[in-house]
Amino acid sequence: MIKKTHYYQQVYDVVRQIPTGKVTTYGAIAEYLRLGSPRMVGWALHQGELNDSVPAHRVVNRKGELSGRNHFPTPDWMQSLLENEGITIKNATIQNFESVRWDPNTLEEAH
DNA sequence: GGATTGACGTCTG
DNA sequence: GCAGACGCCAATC
Repeated sequence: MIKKTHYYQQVYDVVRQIPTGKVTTYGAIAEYLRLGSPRMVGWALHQGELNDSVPAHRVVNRKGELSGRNHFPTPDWMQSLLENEGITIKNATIQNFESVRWDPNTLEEAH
């Protein structure tokens, strides 16, 4: 159902589908959208206008580390949001990452 | 128009 | 298992 709009539009769409209390990785999004490069995801999130509808704080690198917290108004902002959703974070790193990990590929929707 | 960078990931050493 | 290098596509300088 993903329209052939700009790639970052697709990234937003996927990020928006991330359920509360769950997180995903750049690689998962890149793979799902077939961007071919996880950098595109991070690049899109940064270059694209961060809308409140896009929980970019739920997107982390494959290590579960909040690598993008540096781009938020405050480094604690990202962590606070995730903790508020029930995700345990220690030192800007998601604990129990595999438990809260959510991949768009699991949706197995139209592809 | 060429070179560099970027909220990263995977492979090789 | 850790460290370093390469790749990826697009945008910016």
